[in-house]
Amino acid sequence: MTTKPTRSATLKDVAERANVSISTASRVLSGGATVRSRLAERVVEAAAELDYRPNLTARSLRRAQSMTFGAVFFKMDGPPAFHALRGLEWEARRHGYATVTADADGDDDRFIELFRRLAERQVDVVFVYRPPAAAGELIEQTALEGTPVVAISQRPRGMAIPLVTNRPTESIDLAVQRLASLGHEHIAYVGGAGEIGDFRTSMLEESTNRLGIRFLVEELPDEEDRDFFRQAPRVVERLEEQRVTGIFARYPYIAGLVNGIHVVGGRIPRDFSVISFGDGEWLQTHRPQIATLSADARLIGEVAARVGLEALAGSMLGRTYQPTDAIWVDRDSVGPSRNGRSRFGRLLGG
Amino acid sequence: MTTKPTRSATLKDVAERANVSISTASRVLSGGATVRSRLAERVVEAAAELDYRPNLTARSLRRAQSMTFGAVFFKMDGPPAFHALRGLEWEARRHGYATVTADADGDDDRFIELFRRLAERQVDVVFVYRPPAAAGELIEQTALEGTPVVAISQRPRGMAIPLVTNRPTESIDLAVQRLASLGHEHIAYVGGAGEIGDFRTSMLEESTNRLGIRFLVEELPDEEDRDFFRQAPRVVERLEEQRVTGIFARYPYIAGLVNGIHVVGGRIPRDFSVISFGDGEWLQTHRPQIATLSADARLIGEVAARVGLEALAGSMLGRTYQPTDAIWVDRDSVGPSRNGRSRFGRLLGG
DNA sequence: CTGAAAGCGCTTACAG
DNA sequence: CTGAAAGCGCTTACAG
Repeated sequence: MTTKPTRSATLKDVAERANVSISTASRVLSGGATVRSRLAERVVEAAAELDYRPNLTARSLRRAQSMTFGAVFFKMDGPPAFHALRGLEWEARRHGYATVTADADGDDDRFIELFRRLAERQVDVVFVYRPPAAAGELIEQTALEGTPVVAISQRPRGMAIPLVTNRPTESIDLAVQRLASLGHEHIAYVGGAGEIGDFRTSMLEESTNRLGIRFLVEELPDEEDRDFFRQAPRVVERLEEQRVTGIFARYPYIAGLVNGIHVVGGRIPRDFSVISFGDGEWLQTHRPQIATLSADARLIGEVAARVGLEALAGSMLGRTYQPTDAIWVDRDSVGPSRNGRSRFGRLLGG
Repeated sequence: MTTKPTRSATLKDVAERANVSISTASRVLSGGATVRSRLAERVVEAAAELDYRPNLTARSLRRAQSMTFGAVFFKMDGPPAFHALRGLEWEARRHGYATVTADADGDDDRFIELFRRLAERQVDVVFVYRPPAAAGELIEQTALEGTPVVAISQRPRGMAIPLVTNRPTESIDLAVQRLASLGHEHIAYVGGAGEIGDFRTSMLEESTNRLGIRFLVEELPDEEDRDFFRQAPRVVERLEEQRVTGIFARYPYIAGLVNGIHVVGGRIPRDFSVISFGDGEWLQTHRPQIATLSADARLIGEVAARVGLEALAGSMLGRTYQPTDAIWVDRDSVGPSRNGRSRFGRLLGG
């Protein structure tokens, strides 16, 4: 009682069984059959009986569209990225699109290669999550040649493709104000080279300027960035030398940072107040719980899908979509500054 | 100075420019051209000049294979799953395969629907990560009809498809012995319904039996499972009532569990020793650091890809592949049992 | 409303 | 070694 390795039913089979032409079968099953005589019923029946599933490849070839999205991640490194992908996939599927994923794991060259391969696959839209500046030319060329490209979360300066991200402005302000009120005078943003031009850092800069707080960007050299969890203690020491007491970083860096602080014998928030861009369960599990600027990453993915669909219709250059506000979630990782006084009791700095 | 929205070059274009037939162009560019006269050079040149990229859709249709893998995740919920996917994608790409992903987010019905849609897309192999028992029939039917299906991490009893996972035996033994030596007499495995038939629990059962330790499985009802982070305190209380002092759970449950222990006022390892199936940075960031049975999830994904490729050649029923041993990583979350004495000083239980 | 036919871009026997 | 031709499974003008 074995099932024979059946060649699956084709449109032709259905047509024959229903005694109609292939065209008619096709129209009933996929085209908007104008009106449905009893022929239509027969076709539907036959299709059901044969367990007919349209060959999507053939359809793609004919229609010159694959009903597939491509998504290239610069780095799939935490809940924000995952949730954005989930949202994207979900919304895509709602519109009949499948999503092909690839992850460059933080490597510029690999990102470029993956992007190229995906674009070759006749995906209808390609989404790039935090694309590196190095991919700019390729991306723009692809967009010009007619395949829409949509950036998620971040877009290097000058790249003329739409961006979908959150609106962090107010939450950043609130966080900085909170730090200010607790006496912090030196705060830093820690992140990889790719993030530095980002509008998040500009906003931090603005906010801190306004309040007369020193703000510095700790740009991780590549080796440190790619092995951050282990390199973090070193980074923490550098921050301490610079009298930094408040640290911002994207979620993927928080585990390393917090562990780094532990490793060098520091305590949160006594020695450092820590704030994450992006939320996750572990931020609440850790004691003290870690404050965050949290946004609905999933929604961002969903909106990205919709923007991609629109872009498919008409070109839309470098618009920026911010469908959701980041919110400031104060938690115990934020506390009074030790104000330049080291935990060894001596005053640091020049 | 705009680029015209070019129709991209086709094989015919290349052939014309090289002054050869389409067949020849095709053979040079993709078939194994037997020998290469100067025609071949001309073709290659023409292809380069026109920036020719083969239309993979057309090729798929013709060759009746899509060079695409499908991967359906029951739940994409932590580093083990992500790393397995990375490994799968990576190895797939090495062999010229793209990977289409979908995530059921813990929902049986959604899993089934996603699986079905993916299978319709003419993917050459479909990978299922921790497939629910409910999908068993569909999966087996698909496999019978000729599309290989490979399970990763876990396979419900009786499902006759290959499984790729780690070999946890020895690490489980070591962990249980460690707990025994610390005086633990009641230990539990916490997990969703889908995990219970799993060989991990059977092995825990064996190990504990051998050492005369009480072992119980705390099977989470669906509502608790799907909202575990918030439900965890309740679960922890149940465990306490049952005098459990040692807890095993897969990585995705650890954040909730640990937070739950905190929330009910418990301490690790004083009140509970905690051990995670699967490692992740946060396990080391948390204080105390959390012990784990850790395996190379990425390798598992890579091997899964290879198994899929083999399955494409010949059928291979229900073989089990365990390319890597899980290792026991002892950390501070494991400590002496409080031996049935509650943290309130009274003796618990009947 | 329905059917015969052309064609999407490729590959691959089949002759030569 | 090379070319003309058929065909993968579908969709879609084009006639009727």
